Amino acid sequence: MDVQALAGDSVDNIPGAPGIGVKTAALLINEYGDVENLLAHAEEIKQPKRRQSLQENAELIRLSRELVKLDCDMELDFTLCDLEVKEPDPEKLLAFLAEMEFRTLAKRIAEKLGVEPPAIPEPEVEPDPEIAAVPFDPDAYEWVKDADALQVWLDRINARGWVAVDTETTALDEMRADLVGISLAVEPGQACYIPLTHKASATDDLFGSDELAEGQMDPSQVLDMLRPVLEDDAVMKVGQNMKYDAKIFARNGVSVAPIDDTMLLSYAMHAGLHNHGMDALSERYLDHIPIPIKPLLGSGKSAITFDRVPVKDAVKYAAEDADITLRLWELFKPRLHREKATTIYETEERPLVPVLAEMEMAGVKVDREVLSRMSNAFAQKMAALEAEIHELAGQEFNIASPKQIGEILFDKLGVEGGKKGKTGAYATGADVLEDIAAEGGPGAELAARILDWRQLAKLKSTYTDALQEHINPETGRVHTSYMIAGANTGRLASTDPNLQNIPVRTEEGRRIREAFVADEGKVLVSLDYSQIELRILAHIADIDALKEAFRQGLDIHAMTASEMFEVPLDQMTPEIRRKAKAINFGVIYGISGYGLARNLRIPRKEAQEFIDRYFERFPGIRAYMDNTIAFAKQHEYVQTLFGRRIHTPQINARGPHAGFARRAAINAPIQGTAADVIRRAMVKMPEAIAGLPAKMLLQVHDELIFEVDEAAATDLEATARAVMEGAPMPAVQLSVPLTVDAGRGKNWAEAH
DNA sequence: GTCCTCACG
DNA sequence: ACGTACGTGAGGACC
Repeated sequence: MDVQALAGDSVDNIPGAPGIGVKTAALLINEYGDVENLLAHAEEIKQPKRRQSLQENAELIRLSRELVKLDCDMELDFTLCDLEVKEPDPEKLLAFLAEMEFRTLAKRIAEKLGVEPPAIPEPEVEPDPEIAAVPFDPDAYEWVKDADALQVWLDRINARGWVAVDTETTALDEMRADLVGISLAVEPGQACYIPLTHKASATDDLFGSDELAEGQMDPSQVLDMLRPVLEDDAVMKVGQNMKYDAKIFARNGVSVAPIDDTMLLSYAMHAGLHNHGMDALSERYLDHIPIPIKPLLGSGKSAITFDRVPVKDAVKYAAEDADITLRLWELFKPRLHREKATTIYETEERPLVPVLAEMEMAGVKVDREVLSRMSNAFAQKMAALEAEIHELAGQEFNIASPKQIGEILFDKLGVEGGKKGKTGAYATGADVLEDIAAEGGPGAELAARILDWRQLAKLKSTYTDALQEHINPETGRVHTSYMIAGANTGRLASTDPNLQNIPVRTEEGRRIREAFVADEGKVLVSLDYSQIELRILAHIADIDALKEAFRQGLDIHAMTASEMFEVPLDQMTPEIRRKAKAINFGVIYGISGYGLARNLRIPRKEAQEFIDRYFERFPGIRAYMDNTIAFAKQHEYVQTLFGRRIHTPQINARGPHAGFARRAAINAPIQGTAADVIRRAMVKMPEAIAGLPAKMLLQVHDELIFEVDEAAATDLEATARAVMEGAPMPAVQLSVPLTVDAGRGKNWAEAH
């Protein structure tokens, strides 16, 4: 994109045309390096309205950038974009910032503009004046160089009974990361950093020396000195994302307990309101933007690891993190109770940390040979398909490019019904290609082959190839990481790699699971909740027919179909059952006529009739939905059976956002309650299976996977099933039974 | 970096 | 008139 293009007659591809919006202006500034350079080029735009709006928005962004001095300018630019203002309107900006409770930013911008700062209501709980009163001073942090200095800190920690801890390492992957240094904080503003393995890197010899920097302590001496405190029941260890630090310490022979976690405190109280990373929390609650890590590490190819950061810089950065963590903890702890989040935090989030840490460190064995063989087979098939596809298309092109596929199908071959999205590109998703393939017209064969190719490309790049990269050379296993505070609903999210989306729905994809194997003499056991979300819906919405069906162990989709379409169960056809199943899921997702129609590929009118009939037969569902929306509108949150709150700040918004917010609000208590159930099962599991030669390895939302000695598999299965089925108790007595299906085998494909 | 696509529950 | 099924993460194209 450049200014010349913007100056052209066609405005079709310009976001925000005919004016030039904040977002486009931000992108252009990025493109042109800085505002001055862009404005110089903007003169060339002939169309006055577009020229003027670009100039104004660029000015607005410049003003904002000057005011906040953010390292990451684009972040602010896009904050401005959220305003969706086409004209720079300081009033709207300030109102938005007020709504988002960006106090400092709003105040500074108001000052600069010479207007009254907007009135922003203070948070429910006043920040502790002592915490707020202590300024952040990077020069006040102590560089701990010897045992005497460290002992002073240990004495202070023991006297206090708590300490904020943060580790600095060489990598984000805890299983490959080496410990570089440790920071501690005991009071706001009072923090230290203990450097351990920083390299002595002269500026002109950045990567040359492996010599250690001066003024550091011996790692094992420090760990030996810290161990009594880190393992002391009477000393609370506070961290931000403690699972990370706990794993680092565990790999260094120290088991940290008890722990508190500021990220999880924030998540328990405020899921759905904002994210829970330290930078966001610090800015929000402490009015302080932490020292960014980027300038210290660099980025891209020239990025360095933390052990190459000069110690004097590391002290300021690392100690500040511990300082911030401690301040956040002192703010959050008393607030937890008022936000009614104590139970969720204490029974689910906090106890989950050591459980997940164990699972992640255990990892799952993956057979590289199996993946490698499959990868080669996929490559061969793809090559054959590629030739076929180019032949059908009459030209060579990049099959991985949706844009090129769209042009060939719709422009070159003249397939009807091509739809362009908001970026002006044809949609070529699987649903579109499936329709074209089914039509049998021009391009049908091509679309079908592209679908085949895409499936293989996905399996190869995301699974057979990428998974091999994740096999830890030391353990021969794959160690995923679970984000506890990732999903608003209470679900976990698996990353690096994501082991919660390993293929299963197609035969070809399912074979990837053959590469996930049990160690010698062991088997994998998989246990999954049957229909947990529908059971929870039946309970929450109190639907007698559904509850009774679950109690009798009936086929719930067939039962729904029978009820809705008045077909006796013994005359049920797969087609009718399929429709009922889609409706059942639709209900969980906050059904809409449009969505159901798209899913079932039926006319919208018909879909709406299904929904109407469903509500007629199950009026309790309608009531649940209405009540949930009403509750959400009043409180701006919804909650699960266990009291987990999921905030829904958009629920009272108008416009297209409203629909999303409503459906999410309907779904959240159901999905969230299911998430609570399995979280509770996971928390109880270690003690229950302690006597068995078994390890819990993976969680996939409604499924737990264990690795167990062959001889103990039956025991493990019974024990784990009992824990899972009884997980809601005693907090919640469900009016439907939870049932758990189990399987076992030498690999995940067999076990599932 | 963003968009599109697609894998899972 | 318009266009949404809920919740996620990752890879590749493209700018």
